[in-house]
Amino acid sequence: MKIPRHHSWSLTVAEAIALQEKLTKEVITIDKIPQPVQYVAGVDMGFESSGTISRAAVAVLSFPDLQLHEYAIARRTTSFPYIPGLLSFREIPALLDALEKINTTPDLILCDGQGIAHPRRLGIASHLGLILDMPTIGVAKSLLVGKHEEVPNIKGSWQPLIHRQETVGAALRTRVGTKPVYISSGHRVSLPTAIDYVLQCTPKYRLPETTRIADKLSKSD
DNA sequence: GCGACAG
DNA sequence: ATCTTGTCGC
Repeated sequence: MKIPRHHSWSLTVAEAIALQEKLTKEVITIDKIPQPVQYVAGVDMGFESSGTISRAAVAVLSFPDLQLHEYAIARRTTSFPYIPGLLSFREIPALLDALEKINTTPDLILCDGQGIAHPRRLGIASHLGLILDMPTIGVAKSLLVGKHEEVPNIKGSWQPLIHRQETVGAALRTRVGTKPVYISSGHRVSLPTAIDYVLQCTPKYRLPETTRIADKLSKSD
């Protein structure tokens, strides 16, 4: 697929934060998803050689049967450090390399990390969604910002994730007996819809099949 | 100033 | 994220 929008990735920390503050105004948190959804993609990252090499993986699954339809892997030199709040500047460049190789344009993308549940409401899922002008959802394994009440130990139950008096996402129980995952709108997807799709993509394990497959791909040669 | 802190 | 053996549980 083609990437419709670009911007520099060689930025200072101050420039990156300024760019986030500019881009966050463009994020859409209402549903603008092509229907019907036939393909859902998962993206994930891996690192080699002490982190100097980034490995991006994209897995496109059919929906709702969740069968691997197509995948791509890309490797490139890591050019930005891991800084909480600036994850997208470290991971998106390689992800775009992998996405460019994909022939099947997905209808929805599930990202590893936060969407708007972010200090400036521009986590990696939102940032990627804006660059691709595509619906994205943030699925994080741990918290970056916000607080929530205890989530009942029942699959599908959730609690709103609150940050500065605002609901920025949800702590969702995708499997009994495991820690909840943190869901938030990336771009062009509302929170209720995001929760719905994440559950539909998570038939058995704690994480969605999309990210589980992308994760394996980002680790195997 | 002191903690917290996606992957 | 990555470095790593065994171990608890279904």
